[in-house]
Amino acid sequence: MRRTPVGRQTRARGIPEATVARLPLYLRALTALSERSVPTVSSEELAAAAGVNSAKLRKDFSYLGSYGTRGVGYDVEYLVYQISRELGLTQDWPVVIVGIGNLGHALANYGGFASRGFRVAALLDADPNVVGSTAAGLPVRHMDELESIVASQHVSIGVITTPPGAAQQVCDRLVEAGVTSILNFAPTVLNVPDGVDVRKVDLSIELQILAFHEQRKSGEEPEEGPIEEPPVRERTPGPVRAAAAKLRRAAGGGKDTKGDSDRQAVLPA
Amino acid sequence: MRRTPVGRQTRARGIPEATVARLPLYLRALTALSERSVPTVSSEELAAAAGVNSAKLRKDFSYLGSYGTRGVGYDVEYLVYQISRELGLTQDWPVVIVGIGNLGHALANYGGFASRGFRVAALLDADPNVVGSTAAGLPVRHMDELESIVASQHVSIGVITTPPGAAQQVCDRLVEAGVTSILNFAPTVLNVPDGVDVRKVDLSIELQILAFHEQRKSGEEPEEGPIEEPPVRERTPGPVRAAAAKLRRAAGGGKDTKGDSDRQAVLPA
DNA sequence: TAGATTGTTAATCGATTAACAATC
DNA sequence: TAGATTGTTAATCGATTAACAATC
Repeated sequence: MRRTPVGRQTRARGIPEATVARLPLYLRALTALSERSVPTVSSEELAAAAGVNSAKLRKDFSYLGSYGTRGVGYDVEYLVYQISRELGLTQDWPVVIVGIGNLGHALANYGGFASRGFRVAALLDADPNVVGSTAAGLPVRHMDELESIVASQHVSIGVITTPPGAAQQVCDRLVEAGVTSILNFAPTVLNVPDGVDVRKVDLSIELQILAFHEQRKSGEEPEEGPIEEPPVRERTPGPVRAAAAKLRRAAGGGKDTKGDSDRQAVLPA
Repeated sequence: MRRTPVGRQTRARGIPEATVARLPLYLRALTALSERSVPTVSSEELAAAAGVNSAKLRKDFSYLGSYGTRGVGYDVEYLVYQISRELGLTQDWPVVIVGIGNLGHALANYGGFASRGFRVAALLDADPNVVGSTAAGLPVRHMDELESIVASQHVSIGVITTPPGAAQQVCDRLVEAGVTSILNFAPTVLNVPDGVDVRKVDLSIELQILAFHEQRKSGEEPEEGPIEEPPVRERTPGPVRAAAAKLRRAAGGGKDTKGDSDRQAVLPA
């Protein structure tokens, strides 16, 4: 049990999640400056390059320590190093990618992957037709090798690019093998034990969020729908029949007059 | 100028962003229930399926309207429809994908893309060697056709899967052509005029966030680094030389003893 | 009617932002 | 010293959560 002194800020590792999520952005902007041999940068300039406002950036950096110089700005190289260290990028992170379809292929070839401390330890697939082929110069190996690879190469990060149906099963196996961080590209909610981190990247969700805002731009705002009494709402439908009533309403009412089959077309495969 | 009445909740279209971002999750879970012909679901069950807590789910739904039945739950079909409508998925959204490398290919083939109202209107690339090939059954067309395609097919959503160097330029052209929502996979901060929405998906950022948490698990917490006085901090370095001093410190001090060249290996390409 | 479950309230927590004293 | 810019404070805003009255 660790003490959590309060006196003169022995801060108990309290970097807010929102800040952590922005550190890679700052790092990227700083790296670009570093490559142009820019020696120092102000919070204002760096914030602009990272696409945030400068107050937020300074607040974020204040969680890391006092790495700036008043009146001058931040030393680019020094900050690159400090943020890299904070993010754990000064060490090497072997990762396995499971599911070598289109997306797995793309990831294996992704440049920003190999750089920044991440190293593809292995590509894995369950399909015998895929096993043995190569992607990004690496052989695709069979899932059966998962456990031995994770153990021998000390893999703690796994990337799942399988079809949704296989994702939970693959996840279980990764966790069982000792992986404690998972990046999930399959459109599935993964259940993991405590102590395992999951982040997900969901292409279709991002598009849906864009569609929501786009809809509001074209003046089309469905304003009324949810606000005025929902379609033909009958009163007192009886205890359980209420649900059935809604079902009928869904099929018939509403402003959208498309039939059911049309509506199905909108739904996921 | 729209009035914003306050009386009995004619809610001025105030769905919080955090809620919008979760609607696709609910929709996915509901769709799965719908396929299994489950007629109704409680907030507790649906929340579990979507991976959120039930209080949050009920609060989220309350922004859409009162679509549930006390004592019973929610009608699955009805909710699917309401959420689809709210997200704008009852209409068709043609999208263009620009940059048909590995990732562009993967996206063109992505199933969850074609479903849910999104339709690939065109695949575009600037490379003559790529133009003319096909991906996911569609021909790759030249960037020069961008403007005419956007106009004729009423494309309002663009997906950028180009190398980082080309992203801003492609973005400008998309915006100029009339696209008002952009999903950016290139690791670049895009500048767009007001009224244009940008969302980004950044593979390497997700991994970096995982690495941060992973580092903290292995007991390795860099606890001290930023807390105890940063390495060998000299006092009063003189007005501008302070930065140079830090540079020296960065190269020499710290607990990580790797040399500069080693550190470079961690940085992006 | 009794049991179940929603929709809403209110408390809490975390994130953002402007402003400015500290200090290079 | 004067000008610039950080690091921090405090106010504000938005999101989460538990609890429970309303009501099926």
